[in-house]
Amino acid sequence: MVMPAPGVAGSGGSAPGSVGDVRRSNLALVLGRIAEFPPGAHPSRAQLAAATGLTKASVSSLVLDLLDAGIIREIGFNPQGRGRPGVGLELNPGRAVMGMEVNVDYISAAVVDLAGKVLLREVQERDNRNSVDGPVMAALAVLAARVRSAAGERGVEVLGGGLAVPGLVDPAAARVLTAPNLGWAGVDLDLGALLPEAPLGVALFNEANAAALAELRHRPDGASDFLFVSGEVGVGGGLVIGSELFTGPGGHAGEVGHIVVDPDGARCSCGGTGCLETVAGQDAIFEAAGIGSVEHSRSAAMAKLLQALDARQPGALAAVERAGRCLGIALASTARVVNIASVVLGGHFAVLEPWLRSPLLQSLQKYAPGRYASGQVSVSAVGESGALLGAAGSVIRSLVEAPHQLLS
Amino acid sequence: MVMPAPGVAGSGGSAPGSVGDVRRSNLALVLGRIAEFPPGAHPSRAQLAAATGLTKASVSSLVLDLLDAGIIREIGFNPQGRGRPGVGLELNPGRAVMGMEVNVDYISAAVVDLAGKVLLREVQERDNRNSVDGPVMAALAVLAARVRSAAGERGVEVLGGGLAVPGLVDPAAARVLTAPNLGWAGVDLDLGALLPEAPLGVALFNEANAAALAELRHRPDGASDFLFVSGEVGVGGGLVIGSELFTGPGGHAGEVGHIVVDPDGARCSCGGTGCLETVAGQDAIFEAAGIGSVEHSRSAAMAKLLQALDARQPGALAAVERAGRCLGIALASTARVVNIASVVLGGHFAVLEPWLRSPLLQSLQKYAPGRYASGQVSVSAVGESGALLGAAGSVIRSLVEAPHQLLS
DNA sequence: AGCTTTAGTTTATTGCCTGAACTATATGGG
DNA sequence: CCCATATAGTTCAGGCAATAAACTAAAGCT
Repeated sequence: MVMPAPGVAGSGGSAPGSVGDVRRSNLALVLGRIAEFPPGAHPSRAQLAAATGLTKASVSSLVLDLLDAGIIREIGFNPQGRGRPGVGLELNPGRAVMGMEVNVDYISAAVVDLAGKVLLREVQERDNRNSVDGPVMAALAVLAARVRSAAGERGVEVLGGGLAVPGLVDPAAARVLTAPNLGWAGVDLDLGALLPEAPLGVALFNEANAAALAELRHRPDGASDFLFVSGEVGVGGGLVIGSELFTGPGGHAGEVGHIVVDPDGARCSCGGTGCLETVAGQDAIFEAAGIGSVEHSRSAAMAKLLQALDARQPGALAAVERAGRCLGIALASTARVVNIASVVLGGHFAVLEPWLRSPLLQSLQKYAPGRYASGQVSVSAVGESGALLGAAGSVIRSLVEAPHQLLS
Repeated sequence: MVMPAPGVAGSGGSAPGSVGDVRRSNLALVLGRIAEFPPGAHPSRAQLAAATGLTKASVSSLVLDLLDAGIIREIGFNPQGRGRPGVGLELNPGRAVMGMEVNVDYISAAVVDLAGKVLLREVQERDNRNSVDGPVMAALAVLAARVRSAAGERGVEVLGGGLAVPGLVDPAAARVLTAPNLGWAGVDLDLGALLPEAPLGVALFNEANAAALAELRHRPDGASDFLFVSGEVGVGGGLVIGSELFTGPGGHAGEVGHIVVDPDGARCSCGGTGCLETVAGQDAIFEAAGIGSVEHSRSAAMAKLLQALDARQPGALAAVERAGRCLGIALASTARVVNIASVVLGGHFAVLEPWLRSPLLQSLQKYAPGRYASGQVSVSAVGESGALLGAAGSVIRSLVEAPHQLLS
């Protein structure tokens, strides 16, 4: 049979393969196995050899490199009953990364150790609507420095970080293309200034994408393919396929908010017509439900909507029902285009899920029967801090997949 | 910065990397460079060393393996002006693969050499509507054997093949899940019987996907990201992203025919409602245009439709205009979900392009402004034989990416 | 204490790439 | 015609990484 080459091979790319690449690959393989052990259980070198298919000798040598780099450490013993007990290995809890977020009404930073444990978190309220990037980033740098030094006092070194921003980004260029709710467009960020001298630097993420990645780590069902729908002012999405974020050729796939759900519908801020966002975005729901969003803060408007729903107010119920129905249409089309069968609701969709669920499932049944089972529509497991955790988690994952970055 | 590991590394997967993998990777690298040279220009070992970054010594050794396996051969000289002339290398034209196709009203087979040249082709008319797989496959095996021995008489050895089928397939299991127009569902194919003892075996492809791959090889603009829309009885699609077929987690991505374009529309054969296929499939267009498709053959109906369009008959014009508009809606949503910006029209969409183009572009402008430029909507460069050529081309590509399969 | 069992290290071997030296084969000038 | 120059391709020693097998280490069991 014709099959793609397994394991290490599989370039077709441009770089020549040398012997050193094998070591890089195997370092990642071993570290990956250590990382995927449940916290509390620490694999020994022998277990890693069995799990990876490498020989004990190779594993010993690879583990030595990882220990030298401080990425992992030895911890206690691992008695097996008979025989010499193995030495447990774990991700070094003295090394961490920082997740950061700029959102409409706050900036935040959190230190997450390599095992994924949140050590410190600080949220600072700040009105970033129609802001200028410079001062916001300066404030975030101050916040990051404070949290970083607090970590340092506890003996934790921050290796790198990730910043999540609500807008379209070009991660390679550290550029925010457009973030309508911040009022940013085409701004180049000085990410290095957030964590000076951190060996891994700072990576940039779209907020919905980062939240989708957080969901990937924290999903109770361990799903590796799903669409995360982020309901904020706009409707965003993060597409996770094969445990990887799928961003498409242009880098902005999963923008489920602008799928056409009503060809005769309203004009959208994106210039299109009948986009999901015009029906299921926060402002659209508030308006349809007869709740002003301008005079209240958005969270107050949401509280008011929930009250109205509890009181079974027809306008509110109809608005949410319509949002659910249209979300179903968009998800039906998504199922066809990327052949995905599971959805995670975040943002206001998570909050409104009790009212959304039924029209959503009916709509899926009508437009894409058999594509989604009812258990395949679930609610975010991480909640509001998803973007923060996802940005940090993604940096950790990059490290686990390419540990040679930290070898001397 | 946090980046995935380049070149050979990049597993995270399960297989350990050994030294031998480096060779496999570099064999593919060298062979890939030879393959991408334009026909007529034959690279020397020295040029390959420069192009790949490998040393001359390594390239010599790798080339020797490829020569021994018969995948490439030396051809003539390559005078550079001064100095010793290099020896040209090319893909061995004495080795080939076979593309095969089962379609509604024919079966076909073609022998394509490793450079992509079609050496032989045979199409055999056969009504496969509501057929049983056994006799069809038997007839195809006879056809394949005949074409294979004709190639053998010309000194060409067939290494493997690919079969394209109009339906959902599971390539790994050699299983056709459902092919409505053939009347097949859940049939296991004996692909090995088509090309007994061929070292690479026979791979199975969905027709639209195979056609999309053919498009990839023959696109004049060299685009590496596009959606191929295949208009047959149904509306299929093949999504090419980064020069790879993107099949999604379930293996059936790009099914653009079942995107919802009219929430209040007609019931679709897939069980959904308002799918693109209910508006833009061949039968749907014929019906809307007032042309019976039952009494005529499908090709006769298409001729009648073209006549009606030429005569500016309002019903026909309106039917095609509506199909174009709805295709635009589907493509707008696709642009959002997978962030693709270029479309290739195949099947009846290619035939009807003069009438479709304008409503399609208007629709794209209305629903996804800025996503597709007018030049980004083009017509298939390969025409009817796309699936056949694509299946063969894909097998060739698998070989070029994993040549070690043929080493002793 | 001695046997058994399992963990981890040491050592010889093999495979592959690299760099440098070397051979082979062309052009062009005296 | 012969030799300098330039380019192609091969040979050979060196280094790195994985492997297999032998060896050392550290426990439990009898």
